[in-house]
Order: sequence, then structure tokens, then C-alpha cells
Amino acid sequence: MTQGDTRSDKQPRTERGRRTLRKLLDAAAGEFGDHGFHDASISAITARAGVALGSFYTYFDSKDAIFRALVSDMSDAVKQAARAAIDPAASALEIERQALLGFLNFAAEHKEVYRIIDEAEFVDPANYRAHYETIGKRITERLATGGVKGDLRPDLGEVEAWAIMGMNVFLGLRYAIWACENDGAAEDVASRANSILKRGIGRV
Amino acid sequence: MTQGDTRSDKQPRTERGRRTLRKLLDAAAGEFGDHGFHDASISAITARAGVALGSFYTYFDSKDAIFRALVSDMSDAVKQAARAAIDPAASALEIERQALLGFLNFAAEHKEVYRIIDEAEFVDPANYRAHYETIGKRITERLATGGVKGDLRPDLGEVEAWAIMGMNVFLGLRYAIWACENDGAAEDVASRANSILKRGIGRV
DNA sequence: CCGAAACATGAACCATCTTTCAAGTTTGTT
DNA sequence: AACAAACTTGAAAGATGGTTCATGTTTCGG
Repeated sequence: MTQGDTRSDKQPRTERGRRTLRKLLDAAAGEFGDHGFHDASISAITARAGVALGSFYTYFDSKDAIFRALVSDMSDAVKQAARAAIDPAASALEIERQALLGFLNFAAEHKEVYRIIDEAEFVDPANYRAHYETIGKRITERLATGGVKGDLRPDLGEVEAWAIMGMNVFLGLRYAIWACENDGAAEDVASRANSILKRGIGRV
Repeated sequence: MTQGDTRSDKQPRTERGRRTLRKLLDAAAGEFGDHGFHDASISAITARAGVALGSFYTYFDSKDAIFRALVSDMSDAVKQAARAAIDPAASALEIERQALLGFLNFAAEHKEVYRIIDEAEFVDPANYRAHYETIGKRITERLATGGVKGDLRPDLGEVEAWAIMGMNVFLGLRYAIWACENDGAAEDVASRANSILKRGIGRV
């Protein structure tokens, strides 16, 4: 999953190799997160990783290749974080609140993940699209489950899932990535968003 | 507004100059939209515009400069489109539906605008942030007005505005930019999103 | 302990594009 | 018509940074 679909011939075969690969991946996450894809240079990545420039090509075919590998890694990490934050036994609305809260906390702690996935729209469009389509499908399933359980309206589908996903992503951008002191805590943001889902914004 | 804050010394002074500037801006929108910032080359922009490479620097100081000019232009165009789609006399909820519908239609017709503003997150972060903060403020105002009018809950603020904005942007991405045949029409998407705002997603 | 495969190194190569510039053409004013 | 300012031109300079490669070192099974 770390490498692309066509399994590259660059898989490390020794422990030393796996360590170097990991160092490169971590360094790349830092450089791409700090400077963006094009202003991050391979020499800066290898310098940060503490390996020689040429070693890079022992593990990746190109600058694009390591970026794609990173996007896959981080896409998995985001989904993992959201899943971990959820109590499957909770009500459908509560599950959505927990998912958003988990995402907000994850984004605040891993701002570079946010930037890298966003930049995948331009560097690795297929993976970018796959990332959001996968999450969209998962939310759609949760909404359907909630409909069956009787927690939610029975007519919810992909449109509602994408609406919720967009809500979450933008609240993450605003309150986790661009957060400033006088912003409410993540809990407050998640509750307010959840209240939109629960009762809408119409007059009570 | 087309150029940056510090008025550059590159404003055209003749009709011919204004025509060339416009050709460059349009060509740049096409190239940046098709290839993204870094894979778009200045020579491709000037070729598309039908002018010599050197002429570019009569109007812009750098590749970044023309991108920034474009972001400003397009940010204005998006806001303009949303405003034009709204009937100020309508109810607050209806106004939100119209704003989303206007945005979906605009995005479908100007996919390159979407990509360019998205890429501004990396090429021109200040403008990117300003773009969404401005829209966020406008939505916040609409929500407050709706609260005063009695159409909406009186406790709505920035968090709700960003939630709505994220909803709109992601629905635009999914149903205007990535649209496929069996997707519902823009009207349907806008109505479903509006129904979340009206009554939430809870069981009726 | 030996040999082969895996891994590491960094200088140099090279392709790409941005930017400059000196020389020519058009426009608008008097 | 004449002049200055505005504009156009495209070849070449300059800079950047991705990629290659020949050589040296480490790892690990037998």
C-alpha cells in the first residue's frame, strides 16, 4: 500500500533498507508539508533524512513517486484516525460528532497531512479523488445504517455524505489548521456542527 | 484589483496594451487550469495568447505575479456569481439554496477557476485564505440577518458559516467538477443540501 | 570467512524554464 | 510628419534542481 499499484523493484530487502526508507518518508512528509511539492527539493529531503542524495533513487523512481507513496500512507492514516475516534455502539448522530472531533484533533496534530492531501489534487489527482471517494462512501454507509436503525432520515445518500464531508474538511481547515487563540475548542466546533445535522439551522 | 496591492509599474497605457494583458490573463487561466501552476510554462501561456515570450514581462514581474493576479480576478468572479444568483428578498434558507445553486452552475462552467483557487493554497496562501475568509464573513452576515428576521436560529456564527461553505465547496467539487451522467442535476443537489440546513438529518 | 547482493555516496550531467536584453515596430500627440 | 513613449520580439543567459552513475561500503547466507 505504501508503494504504487505496480509494485516497484525498489522494496528494501534488509533491515537497514527499511530504516532508510522510513527516514526518507518521514523527511519527505516534513519537507512537503513545510514547502509544498515543488519548493521541496530532493536534496533537502535527503539532507533532512541524513542520507546521501543518490540513496533517494534506491527507494523511489522519482520525486513524484515518493509523493504518491506519502499520499497513500496519509490517506490511510486519516481514515484510521477517524475510525479510531468512533464508538460503533453510539447513535448515528453521535457517531458523526465523534468522527468530526477525531478528525479535528488529528488535523491539529498533523497539519502536514492536511497540506499533502490537498496538494495531491495537483500532483496525484487519481489518489486525491480516490481518497475523498472512499471517505464519501464510508459516510454514505453510516448514513444508511442510521436510517435503518431509525436514528436518521431514511432518504440520505451520497449528496448528504459529501455535504458532511465538506463541512468537516472546512472546519478542519479553519479551526485545526488556521486555529487562533480566540477560536472555540474542537469540542465546541464539533458540537455546533452536529447541531446543524441534528436540527438544521431553522428557527426552533 | 487585477494587480496586487503595490500597484506595479506594468499597467498598460494604450488600448493595444490592455488587449495584450487580457489575452495573457485568459491564456494563463487556461494553462494553469489545464496543467496546474508548475507544469504550466510561461512560453505556453504566451504561445496560447499569441504573443512573444518577452512580452510577458511587459505586464508581469514573474510567473507568480500573473498567478496572483488571476486568483484575485477569479475570487472576485466567484463572489460575483454567488451574489448574482441571490434574490435578497427571499427567506434566509432560500437565499442559501440560491447561493449554492449559483455556485454549482458557476463551477460547472468555469472548472479552471476552481482549480486555480485551490492551487492558491500553495502558490498564494495569503490570497487563498483571504478568499475563504471573505466568503465566510459574508455567510456569517447572512446567518445573522436570518436570525434577526426570525428565519433562522439566533445563535448562528462563524462555525456554522464555515460548515455551510465547506458543504458548498465539496458539493461543487463532486457534482460540478467531477460530475458524471448519472449524477443528479444541480437543482437536486442544492435542494438536498438545503434540506439538511432546514431540518437536519434526524428522523422526522 | 567469503562472496554476492544490497545499500550508500556525491559529484557531475542535463533538461527545463524563468528571466533578461538589445533591437525593432506601433501608437498617439503635437 | 516627426518624435517619444509604449509595446513587441525571440534568442540567449542564468539558475535551478531532478536524475544518473561509477565507485565504495555494509549486510547476510552458506
